[in-house]
Amino acid sequence: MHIPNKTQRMDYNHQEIEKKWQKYWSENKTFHVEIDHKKPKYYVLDMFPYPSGAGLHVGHPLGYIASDIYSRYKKHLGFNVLHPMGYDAYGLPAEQYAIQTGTHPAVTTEKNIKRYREQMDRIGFSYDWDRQVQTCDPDYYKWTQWTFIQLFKSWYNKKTDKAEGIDKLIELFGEEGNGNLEAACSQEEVFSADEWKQMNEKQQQEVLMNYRLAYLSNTMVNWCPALGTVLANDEVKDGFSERGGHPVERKLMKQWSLRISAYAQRLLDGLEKIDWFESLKEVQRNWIGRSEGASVEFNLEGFDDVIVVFTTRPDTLWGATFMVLAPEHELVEKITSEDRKSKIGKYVNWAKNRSERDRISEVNKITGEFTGAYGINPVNGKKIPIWVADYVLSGYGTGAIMAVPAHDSRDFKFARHFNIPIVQVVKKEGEEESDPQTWDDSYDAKEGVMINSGFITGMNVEEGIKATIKWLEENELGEGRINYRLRDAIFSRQRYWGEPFPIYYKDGMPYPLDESELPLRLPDVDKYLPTESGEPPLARAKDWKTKEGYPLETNTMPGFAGSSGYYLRYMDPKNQNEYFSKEANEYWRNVDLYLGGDEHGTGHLIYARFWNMFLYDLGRVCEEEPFKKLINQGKIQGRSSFVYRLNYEKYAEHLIWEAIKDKKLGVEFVRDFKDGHRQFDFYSREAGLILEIKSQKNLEKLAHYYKPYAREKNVRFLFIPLYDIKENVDHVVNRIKEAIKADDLEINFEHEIKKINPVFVSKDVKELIQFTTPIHVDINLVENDILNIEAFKKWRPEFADAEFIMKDDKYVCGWEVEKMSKSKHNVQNPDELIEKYGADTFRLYEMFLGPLETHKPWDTQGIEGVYRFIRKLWRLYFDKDNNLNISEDQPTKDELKVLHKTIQKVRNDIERFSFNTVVSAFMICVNELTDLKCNKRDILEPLLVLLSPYAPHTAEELWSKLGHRPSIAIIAFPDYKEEYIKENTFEYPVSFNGKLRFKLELPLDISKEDAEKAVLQAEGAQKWLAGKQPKKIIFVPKRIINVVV
RNA sequence: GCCCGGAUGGUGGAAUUGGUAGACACGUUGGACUUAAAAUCCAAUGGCCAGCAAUGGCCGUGCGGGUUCAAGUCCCGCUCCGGGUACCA
Repeated sequence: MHIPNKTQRMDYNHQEIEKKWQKYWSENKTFHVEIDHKKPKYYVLDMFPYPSGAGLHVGHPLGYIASDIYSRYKKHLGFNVLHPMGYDAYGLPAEQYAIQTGTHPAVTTEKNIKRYREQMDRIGFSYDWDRQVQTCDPDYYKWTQWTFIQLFKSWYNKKTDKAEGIDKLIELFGEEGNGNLEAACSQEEVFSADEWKQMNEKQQQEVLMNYRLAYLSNTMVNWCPALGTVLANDEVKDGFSERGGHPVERKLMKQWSLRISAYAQRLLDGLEKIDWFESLKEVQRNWIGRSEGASVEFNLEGFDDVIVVFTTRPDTLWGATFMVLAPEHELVEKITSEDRKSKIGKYVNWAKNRSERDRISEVNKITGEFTGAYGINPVNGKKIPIWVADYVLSGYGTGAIMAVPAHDSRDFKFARHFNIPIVQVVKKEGEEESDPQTWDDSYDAKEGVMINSGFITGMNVEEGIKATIKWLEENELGEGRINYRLRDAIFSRQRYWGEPFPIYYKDGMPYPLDESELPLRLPDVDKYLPTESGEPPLARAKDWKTKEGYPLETNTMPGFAGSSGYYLRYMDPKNQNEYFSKEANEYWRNVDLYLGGDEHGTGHLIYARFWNMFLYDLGRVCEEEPFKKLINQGKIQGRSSFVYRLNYEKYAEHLIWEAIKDKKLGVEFVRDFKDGHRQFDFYSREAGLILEIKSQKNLEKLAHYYKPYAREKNVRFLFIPLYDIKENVDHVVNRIKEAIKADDLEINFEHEIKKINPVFVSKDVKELIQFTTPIHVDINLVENDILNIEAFKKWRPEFADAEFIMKDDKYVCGWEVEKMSKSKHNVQNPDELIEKYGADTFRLYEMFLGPLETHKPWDTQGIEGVYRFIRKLWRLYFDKDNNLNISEDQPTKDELKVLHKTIQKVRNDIERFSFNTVVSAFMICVNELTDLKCNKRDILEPLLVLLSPYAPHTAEELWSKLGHRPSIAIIAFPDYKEEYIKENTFEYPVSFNGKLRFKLELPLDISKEDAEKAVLQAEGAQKWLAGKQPKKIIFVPKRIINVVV
């Protein structure tokens, strides 16, 4: 019978405490926040989670815990902290599930959100849940649609370097046409005011479309037939969809795009103003991909057309020996000579239909065709051939290049492959010109001296570039130009579960809905699939048209639409009249600290900055950059456990071989004997005997098969069932002995079929591990790398009769760090841990694991240490009968020193987001206070405030036990006092020639001379001086003393 | 290929500006308490060598060089691992 006794009673009851305080915070709205002009604001934001069906695993809350600690800390410092949470609720998984089951994605999403919320609530976050937003809520997406309309009604004026209303552009067109305009656009034709006025409405709309920041155009897209949708570049991985892994092909389609390229330079410049990791800024810089160079016009022989190329190296023009057009280039067909038409046609067709995947896997394959046409090199009038090749991309620059094989590795390879001349135009300083025919690779010289280059010969590269651009501009053959890699963002998805576009079509042209009609609600459909004619799911909706009967847009917006401006809506989430009020925006301004994963570096973090800059141009937001400081939290990886399943056939062969090798049975055997395509386990020529080890099932088949072979070759077979070896190896060896002696042995097979139970070998049984296959085992069945055998047998029916080979009665599992995933059985779910150890322990442990930003493996074992710490802390406040035991006495010097040392460390480390070392500091503090047997109120009270951001439930509970009301969350963070920490002496490490030899305690204010004297007189010094005079003594106050002998 | 990040005990990690390498914790081993277990507490714990012992010595932060009185930290050259990106003219 189980008799509970006193010592078994729970002293620290986390389950009760945590429930109590979570309820308290929620009922008292402790973390509800409103604009308060008396307090400074601080905005802490976590990246919007997509609520997946699997719920949270221990990796997800890492960033949330860190941001929660920081938020609570800032609140203790007196800031008015905005710390909201919401959901990026549109997403493919819910839609995919809808397609499969017919469940409306809203239902699935709602369910998942509920689960997320429950899990988050149990961790004790200080979110202001009154501000929660979710992207699929019409009250929210109304403003996503609203922003889209503003984008549609805007164009980018390069002269003012900002977005302006399209009305102003229409006015300008009426006054002076587009000749004087500097705009970010896709308009090529120049027209006058009169020409503009003569256009009909449709024509005018078509022109305007080339200027709008949200525009419709034919775009080469990543079309995924299996999903029936277009994917963004970052949703495609190696030619397959990132979600689902379906093949993706290139296709020309009419799509909405956002003219984000207009903001390329501002997005680049803005990086200088924000406090992000340099590496992340670098990722964005690369993505924006600014390159400076020149556009150069090449005339064509026999045509009036001009081919414009972009080059970063105009100085190498004299080395341009051919040109290359992208297969999609508009002039390809026109300039191809008659005799080459079929070849070029074939090539272009092949290249266009090549999937992204083929291109990637065949990067090094050089392909191309000569068009038969020639361009004229503008600097020297030389005729150079024009080729078509798919290494030139239609989407970058002008889709045409001048090729300088001597100084560009791709051009070099191409020229070599097709035997095109190579001319050197740059040489290294101090080196001589050499014959490019002898080169192995191009000389991609960013520095050097120009040669063979007309009037720039002798200049260095930098001067050459400048001089060439100047010459091109003077002769109207080109101009200096800056190019960006950043492409406009495709904004259409052929999907159901997304924001509908607030757009209708009249005469085939798109028009925005009136703002009063927003939100345009997502309609119901009978199926979540494209229509038979290939239209998006919204085409299935009944009456999908305006009041006037105009058809509405059937595409929906992509995932990043809703997440690009959510941080703004949090400022004023319930506002029915506008996105957010001016007052709210001017108070909260932008996000002070943004926490999230680094996978958003080129997606969300660029789109959101663009979105914000646009609203800034409109005058709606007061800060140009949305996220002042950003930290990427590292991923928590899984720690997989393995059991080792014995490959019995391998092992049995090994056992038999050990018994028969080296003539142990009197005759020579060979292993893995081959005869033609046949292979046998063991063969003895002497005995004319073949041994085969097999499972019963296979033996039956083989017996039949080998009979003719045995007769033909005059050999005998002995078939050995695995089961027999497992039962008794000696018996089997005896049978082999008999078989060797016997002269006439029929193919021997007569066994009832017996099942062999799976056998698992403990990792420390080293001699057997080589015969095993590792299998992932559920980490919940393993504790401290020791397998729970009973639980393992129940885990899967096929393991019910498993047998184990162990040492010391323990089954030791192996482990490896891998991605956390269901299939690897290494997913750790926070709920179980919180149940067992409590949210405070969980929070502390997630932080204790290591630096926030590094990737680190999850190891449940270590959580015990943090749990012990919390209970040890608890015991500072209570006696062994769990009665509060607090002394009102004055603290001692030592106690004050421990406290203030901790305050200093905790404050310091949190400011540099070093949460793991803060937890260590708490442990050291509690260890030291325990050693001092300290129970003084003046020490233990401030300690709780320090701890409260990290372990808020425990801190609240103890705070209230100490007699305080209400919440500890608003108590001022303690300051440390230098006087308590200050020491009078320091124990100097004394080294000789850099090697630590002994320690010496000296007063802090000692002079250099006195210190030197003290060292030389010190007890240990003589030994190391060995009678010699020291050459030099280095004395670094409060650090070290080093004697050089 | 290019760009970025990293490598410290059996494990996670600490060492903030070059100044006592391995804090704190896990694990392991031994001990105390207990009928027993759990919990708790105490001690040891980078490697090698010498010694009965206290103790002492040598080596040691991926590898090879360098700068310095002093290097995990700075410089040069590599190796390996992780991530991003991909014909960007």
